[in-house]
Parts: sequence; structure tokens; C-alpha cells
Amino acid sequence: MPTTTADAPAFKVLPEPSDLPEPLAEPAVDELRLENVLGALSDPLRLTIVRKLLLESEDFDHSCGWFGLDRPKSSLTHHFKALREAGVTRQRQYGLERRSHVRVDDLNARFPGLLDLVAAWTPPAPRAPQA
Amino acid sequence: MPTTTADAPAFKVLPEPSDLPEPLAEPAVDELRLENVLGALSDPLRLTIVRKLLLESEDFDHSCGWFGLDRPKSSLTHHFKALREAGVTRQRQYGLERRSHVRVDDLNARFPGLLDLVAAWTPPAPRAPQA
DNA sequence: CATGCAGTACGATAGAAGTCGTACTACATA
DNA sequence: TATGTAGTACGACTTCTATCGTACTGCATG
Repeated sequence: MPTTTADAPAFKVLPEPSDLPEPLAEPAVDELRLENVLGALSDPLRLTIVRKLLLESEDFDHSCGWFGLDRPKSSLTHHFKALREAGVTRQRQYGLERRSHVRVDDLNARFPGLLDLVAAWTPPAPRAPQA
Repeated sequence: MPTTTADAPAFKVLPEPSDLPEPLAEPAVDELRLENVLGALSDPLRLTIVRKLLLESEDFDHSCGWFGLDRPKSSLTHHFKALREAGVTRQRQYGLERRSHVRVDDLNARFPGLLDLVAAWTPPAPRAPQA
């Protein structure tokens, strides 16, 4: 049984220099529930968000705008909150922006392999190519 | 990239002796969608069903009654159908009974590691221990 | 043929979740 | 202070999902 990240795949793990803003309310590692995490990831838009964070993020967190999602702001708030409350992402307030990153260490510790599936995911065919 | 079961963990894989009843309608392997599978597994009752099939099933399929779930029959039909339509389980009609098993090979091929997470899942605390 | 059995189909209901407009807060800066 | 910006809060609406009662099908068997 793996203990923490020894066998985990190599997603970027963000450093936490201790002078960061406090994270917003989120479940602790031992409060993560598989059913909640899977529920949060069962939505294509949220899968897109997490996958993009895993594959394209730099060594810092990203604000909502970075994702380039074509949805009203209030919809995005809804989905980012769902991800954070399920424990998939962590959010911090940086002045105006609320930035997110994936809780890679925590998720690999509790659900090893899960993030690999998300990274390997491909979005559904965008739409029926018109008639 | 693994082709089929080479690196997959050792859940029981049911033999298919070719004189079995036809499976009920289900998505093909290449139609399996991560978001649908995760959605099907984001429910504690369905997680219970799949986990029990993974850990306790014999070399044959199991009818609904085998699970010992304390829910009305029509609720069980609903959940078994959800699992089958997401591609998590396969169901066959054996005379009176409709028996299920997990599509271990298919799921390991498409989403390696996912079933390990289900097998390692523990159900939520049953209920607030009385007042 | 009557009964029992395994399970489905249908339909009603209730709650959860997604979508989004509008109004709002908080900060930066000209 | 006025404007722009990033995002939240609230509320309305709609869609989806879970739950479950009732009625039904199909088979076995006395």
C-alpha cells in the first residue's frame, strides 16, 4: 500500500512558500470522499478545467479567466466551487483574483491513479457537425 | 500504452463460454465515456454494488437479490440500469433472473486503476449513531 | 390454472444540480 | 472619486436524478 506520493505520477506539485493567502474552505485530506470526487469529475466542463490545470498549468495558480471558458461568470463560480468543495482543487484569493490549482498530492495519496485518468481524458465530440 | 489486461490488477474476469444469453444493451468499449462512468460511480449505493461484485463475487454473475440491498425492487432496477448504461456492468437474462457482473477487462483497458479505487472504497459512516 | 417469484415499466413526487441574469463587493488606478 | 476588473451572492428557471408505489410480464411448479 503506497504511503503518499512515492509511486504517484509526475504532475506538477505547487510549492507552498508559507506566505500565501489562506486557502478557501475545503475538505481535509482524510475527509475526501471518493463518491464526491467522482461526482465533481463527472461533468465535462469540470473535467476540462481539471485536465487543463494538470497538463498546462505553470508553477503558479490560475485565475478563472485563464481557462478561456465561454460561459457566464456565475456559471464558472458554480463549477469552481463544486470542484473545491469536493476537494479536487484548492483556491486562494490573490487580491482581485481567486486562483485555483489541483490538490495533486492529496488526491494521489487518497485515490492513486485517478488524476491519470483525468489527464488522459478527451473531451466529447464538440457537436454534431452540421447537417 | 497497454493493450488490454497486461498490467491490469487481478480482479476476477468471468469466462464467456459462448452459450450465454446475449447481454442487454450496453455501450461498446470504445463508447465508454469517463464522465459517464464516474457519474455512475458517484453514488454510494452503486459504489456498494460494484465493490461487492469486485470483491465478493464468484465466477458467475449475480442476480439483484444476491446483494442483499434493503431497497424496493424498482429502485434497484433503476441503479442496475444506470450502471449498465454507463458501461460499468454487463447484464444477462437467465430465465427469471437478470444477472450482473463488472466489465473488468473493458474498464481496465479504458480506465486503468479506476476499479482499484472502487475496491478500496469504504462506505460512509452508516448514520449518526443515535442521539 | 392459481400461486409465487424476479424483475421491469410507468408514473408521481421531491430534491439536487446546471444555467444564467442581475446586482453587488473589493481592489486598482487614472 | 469615477471607472474598470475579478469574482461572488442571490434568485429564477429548468433539467436531471433518486425514490418508491403500483401494476405488469414471464417462468416455474403445485
